[in-house]
Amino acid sequence: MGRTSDAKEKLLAVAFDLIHQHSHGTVSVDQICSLAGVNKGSFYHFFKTKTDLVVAAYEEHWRLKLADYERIFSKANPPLKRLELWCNYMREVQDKRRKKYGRVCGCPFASVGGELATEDEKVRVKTQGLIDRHVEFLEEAIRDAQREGKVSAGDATIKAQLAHAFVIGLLLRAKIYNDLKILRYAEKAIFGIIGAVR
Amino acid sequence: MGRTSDAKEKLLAVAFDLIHQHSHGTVSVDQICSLAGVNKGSFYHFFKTKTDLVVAAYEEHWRLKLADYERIFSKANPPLKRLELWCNYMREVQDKRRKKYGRVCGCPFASVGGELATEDEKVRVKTQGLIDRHVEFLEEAIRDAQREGKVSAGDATIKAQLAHAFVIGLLLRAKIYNDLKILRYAEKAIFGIIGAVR
DNA sequence: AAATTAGTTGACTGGTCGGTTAACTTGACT
DNA sequence: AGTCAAGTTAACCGACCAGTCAACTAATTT
Repeated sequence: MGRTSDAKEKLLAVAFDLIHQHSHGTVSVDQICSLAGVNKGSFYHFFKTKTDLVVAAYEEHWRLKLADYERIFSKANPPLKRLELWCNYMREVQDKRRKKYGRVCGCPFASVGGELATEDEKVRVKTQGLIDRHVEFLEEAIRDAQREGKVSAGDATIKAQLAHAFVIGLLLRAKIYNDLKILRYAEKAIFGIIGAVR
Repeated sequence: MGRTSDAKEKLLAVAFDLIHQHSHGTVSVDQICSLAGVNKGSFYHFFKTKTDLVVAAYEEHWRLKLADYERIFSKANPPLKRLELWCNYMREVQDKRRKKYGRVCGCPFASVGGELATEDEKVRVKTQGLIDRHVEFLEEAIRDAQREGKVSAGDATIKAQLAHAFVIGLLLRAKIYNDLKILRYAEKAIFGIIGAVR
């Protein structure tokens, strides 16, 4: 009942885009509203606070990416192949975004998490949860690789966390240097971190 | 001539502390001034803009840390030992800061760089330069290790960049999770990345 | 067609932002 | 002792911030 609207979806998409491209601190609710073509009153009809919008926008972004992850990390692919596909996917996504935004913007989750981890507990917890879901895909691949003898023994959870930390470090470096070249070495270095023996 | 003052030094120290603990976007010039016990007019007597203060504060912080780096990366230490000392140093520094600030705050350079890379070119360039100076120490250690056959052949510059990216990724993860445990694995993973053969 | 519900509008609030100004004080040097 | 550069003080600025509100409109249910 009542009238329907796509304002909420527009706000989620614009918020993600603007904050990823700039930063949480430099993007205002007014900017988000005006780019989304939505009045401020409507914004606060859908979201209690700016934080609520941010949390929802990043959750929604992950939801949209999930299908890609399920395809890449499908059990149909050999485990080390999944990691290779993931590295290629990451580079493609970054390259697309570089063209869209005019510069390298790094990992959206890690960016907002790093900016607000000490300031906004809701955002920190959400970022942590989203990273956990990323890491689970890596962990499964590593565990499967170990079963095949393609990765050395050792705690697969830790290996996955280290591999993921490495990637967000690479993406942060790429953002600061505004240069994606370093990503070329991601795959080989990840194999070094997890102890791949191929 | 004219009167002397330690206001500038106080502002540099307070700015670094506050921004590292919180973020650039959530720390105001007013806050920095009041914690430093300096009037706003004096602030703008010493610094043209907030950006200038930030750049100067991070340069000063690196200047203060330089002696530690020169000791750790001294040619007197075997090259792989330098990396081990560096990892221990990093954990000690992080542990001290966790006690001082009440939480894990990660790498100050990467934090401010990641927050402002897309927004403030002066800060981006400064962060990049400071990271370069870090990486140079790693690169020399890796090159020396290669000469001794302790690290596999391959571009030492790239290896150093990858190792450093890994560490800022670890520190970002530690910040988001507010947990330093992951740093326990830094050394071994770095050796995996650079191809140490000890 | 009336009632209900969902969404819209845009003006408004109080506070904070980075930055400015001009008068004033201090201390090192001649 | 007097000069003047260097540093201090606090009031002040317009812009912008996140968030509020009450009147309004439109679709759906009954």
